[in-house]
Formats: sequence, structure tokens, C-alpha cells
Amino acid sequence: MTDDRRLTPRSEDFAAWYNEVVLRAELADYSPVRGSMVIRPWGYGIWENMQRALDDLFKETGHENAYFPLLIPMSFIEKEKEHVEGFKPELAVVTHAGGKDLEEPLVIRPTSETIIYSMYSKWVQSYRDLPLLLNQWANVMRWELRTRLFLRTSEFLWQEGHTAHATAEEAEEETRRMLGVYRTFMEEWIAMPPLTGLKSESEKFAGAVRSYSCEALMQDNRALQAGTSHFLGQNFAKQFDLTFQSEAGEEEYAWNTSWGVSTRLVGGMVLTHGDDDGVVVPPRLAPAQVVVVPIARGEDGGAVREKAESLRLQLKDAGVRVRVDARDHLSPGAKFYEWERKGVPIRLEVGPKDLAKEQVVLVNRVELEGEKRKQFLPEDEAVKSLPGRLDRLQAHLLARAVQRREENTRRGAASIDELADHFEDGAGFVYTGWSGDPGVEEEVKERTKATIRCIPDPDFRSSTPPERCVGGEKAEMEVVWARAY
RNA sequence: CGGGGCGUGGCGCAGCACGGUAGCGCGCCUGCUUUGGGAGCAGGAGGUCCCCGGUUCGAAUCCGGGCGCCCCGACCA
Repeated sequence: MTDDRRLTPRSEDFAAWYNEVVLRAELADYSPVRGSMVIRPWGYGIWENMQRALDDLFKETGHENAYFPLLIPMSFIEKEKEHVEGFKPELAVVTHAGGKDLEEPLVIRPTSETIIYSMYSKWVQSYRDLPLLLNQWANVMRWELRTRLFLRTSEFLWQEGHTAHATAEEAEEETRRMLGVYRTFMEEWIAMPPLTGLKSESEKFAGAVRSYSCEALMQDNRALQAGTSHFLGQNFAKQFDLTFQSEAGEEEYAWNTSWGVSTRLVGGMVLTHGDDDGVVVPPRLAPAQVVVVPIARGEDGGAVREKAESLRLQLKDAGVRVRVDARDHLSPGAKFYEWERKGVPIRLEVGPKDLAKEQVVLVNRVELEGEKRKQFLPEDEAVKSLPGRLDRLQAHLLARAVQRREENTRRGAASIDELADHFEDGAGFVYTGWSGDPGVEEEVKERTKATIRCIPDPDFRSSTPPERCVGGEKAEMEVVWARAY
């Protein structure tokens, strides 16, 4: 009999660990429909914090929110040739409604470029109407054959930004700006440091001219595409007649961008920070940053509960998200395990012994082992130090993730054999030269299952550019390979 | 879409080869005692054994068909 209160350790079966931790931390649950999931309050609370932070960043960069409908005429999707090719296999289509067959099938949006740019064409007449910078928070549906909680489900929540500009340069700048916003958000909130760069032709978004992405390395050394930003050129503008009159009086097609991140980020957070005890939620995302567990024993019970409540109020005033776990039917130990599984950053314990000494017990989620795991602190010091402790924990998680990424990154491989060796050795990201030949990309994929995650941005490039492609030809660029989610 | 696994109280499972009163752990409810790392005792509630058909005096168990979910591979935020 195994102890089913424990999670399967990551080292034993990483995929099993992930499923268990998501279910048992009550982030999400399976729904009756295959491949779709219910996001539970703890998971949704994390998503809400992500939304709030991202939404602020979008507003700061000049965007407004709007909402476009769920149902899109099939003919819209079919207008852009590459777009329809990319999405056709995963479309869910409404053919029947109100007791009758529909004249034209309606697609449940897999993404909203078509409906949005068709509306933009109505709203934009002059260069004075540009740029048009909108975002929407929505659900989308892509019929997936193989699904995983948060990482790939048929329905998921995301935001999609869609902008229209007068010039290609301005649109390109917007594409890059939003990629940067994503990078900042991932580093500073999720403490998940991504690699950013340009997608290869074979990996880019269907319908885009160029796609950029954020690629984060998970604990099992697989890469997660965590956010994308696309320069759409005039592809959609031409199909939906999105034109404007320029300053010079000429009619021109607008230039578009689109960019998105999804609830997949919650999965990325789990895969980046989680451990064998459960999820670890970075303080800036935690629905509860501190949980106070009163050990309300015997005659002191009332006084202990009052102390817990007083701690809650003090911390709330200090700007900390805090809750008291006053449930009476669970032992303190059971509560400790539960909140550790859910990943609350800091726990405070207060019991009869602490009352007399005016102290509290503080436990940090990432320091559960060893002598120092429980710190005994004077109450006022604990309260005063908490915001700083949360900040340091946030910084620690990022530093730890950066270090893990660097330790699992290899630079240079003269041949596909060497590249394969790196992956045999358990590498995460591998940097090599590339000629730009899709044949080489295909060959590497067959040999190693790794794909080009991106052509890295300057921040991430090797100090000396590679001279040779892994295929043997002259290298035209540096690329990063990884096995991807 | 191919391969594997599973479907039995809320959850996790046993029972099935050999048909005969449906069981265990956890959870849940009530009461009392408890509370510093997954509380104890006592009492209690809760089941169309995935569905349909067949064999049989009798099916969770045998036979046929179907459905669903999970996991592993080809396509993908």
C-alpha cells in the first residue's frame, strides 16, 4: 500500500506528478467533456492575479479592452489561406441551432483575427483612426486530440491583443513591445524566465508574416511556449478590406499585430516551481500570500483565535493577502500539508505557547526541510518583515529558475549527432548554428524529437556566433533547440 | 487517429480465472474527548457494480455489442 496522501515524486514519473499536483492542489478538475477542464477557485485566483497584472501592463502601453463574439462565420475563417489551413483540423463548428440546420456553419472561435479585422475595416477610414490598440479577454476552442490540464485543453482562457497600424515599422515595433511585456510579466510575476526570439517558418502562427515567442524551460527540461506575438503584415487587412486613407491621400492597407497568453501560464508556473510537496505559487500571484493557522488548544483557544485575527488585520493593513484557517475539524498538521500542497508562500502558526512569549512561528514554502524551517519570531517583527520576506521569496524563485535554465543549456554542436548527444545527456535548451534549411530542421526533429524553439533575441545569443549549421552548411543564424510541450 | 489501462458508495481500490446476501481504506453525518506535522473512540448515512442485450434458477463476475475517461505515440496557444 502506497501512502496516497503523498504525491508521486517528480523523479519517479514527472507526468503523473503534474496531474496529481494540479488535481490535489485543487487548481483544476476534469469536466465531463473529454479534454476540457474546470478551473477551481485556487487555480482561478492565480489566473485572476495574472490577468490583473497583464491588464495593467496592457493599459500602460495604450491598449483598451473590448469583447468580440464567440461565434464566427465559417466563411471568415476561410478567407486567409494559411490561417484556415492552420486551424481547420481543430475547429469546432455549430451547424444546427434553433431546431434547424444553419445556412452557414458557425465556428467557435479558435482565435479572433478574422472577426476582429472585419470589424476594424468598418471602424478605420483615416490614418487618424490609427493605431487601433485593442485587447480582449476570452475563451477559445481548439479541438485537441491529446490534452493535459492547463497545458493543452480544448477550451482555454486567454487574452488576445489585436492592433492596426499605418506602417509596417510601427506594427513591427508593437509586436516587439508586447513580446517584451510578456517577458517582463513572466519574469517579475511568474518568476519564470523565458527565452525570447523569432519563430522559424515552420513553427510560426498560421497567417502571420513573423511570429515571436517566449519559451520557458520546465523542470523536466522540456520547453513551454508561454506566449506569442505576431507581426501579421497586411495578410488579414487584405482579406477583410482593412484600409485607410493616408496623410498623402492614398488608400492603403493597415498593418496588424496579434499577441496572446493563456491559462497555460498556470501550468507553466506549476512546472517551473512545483516540488514533491505540491505547487509553489510565487508571492505576487498567490491568492493568499500568508495563511495563519491558529493552534487553538484547550482553554487558550479563544485567545489564540483572537491573536490569529489580529495578525490577519495587521498583515492586511501592510498590504499582504492573508487568510486565517480557522476550520475546527482539521488538526494543525492536516492544514500545514494542505496549504503546502497549494503552495501558499508563507505560513504563520500561533498557539498557546506563543501567546505568552508574544511570538509567532513562520514557515517559508520553499524551506520545508532542515532545522531552520520553523522560525520563532517576535510578533511585531514577523508582521513588519513579511512584505520583505515575500519580495525575497519572489526574487529567490526567479533566481533559482534562471540558474536551472542556465545549468540545462548547452551551447554549440557541430553536427546533428552532437546535438542528439546533448539531448541524450538530458539537456534542455541547445544552441547551434542553422543555415535556415527546413530540411535540417526536419531531420533534427526525426532524430531527437527536438524542434527549433526560436532564433534568439540579442539578449540571449551566444557571445560568439556559430559558424556552422548542424547540418554542415554555413550558419546563417543561431537557433535554440528543445523538446517542447 | 493508432497502442495500453481503467470503469464497483464522494475519492482510492478489492472482489471477477472458480456465478450464490457487495466489501475495505479515506472522506461524510452525530456525540464525546482532542488540536505545535495528515486526531481518537462510539454510533450512523450513503450503491441502477458504465450502458444495452444474451447465457443461467441466479450475473459485479461468463458471452456479444456499445459508451466514457485516463495514460503513451503522430498534429498543436
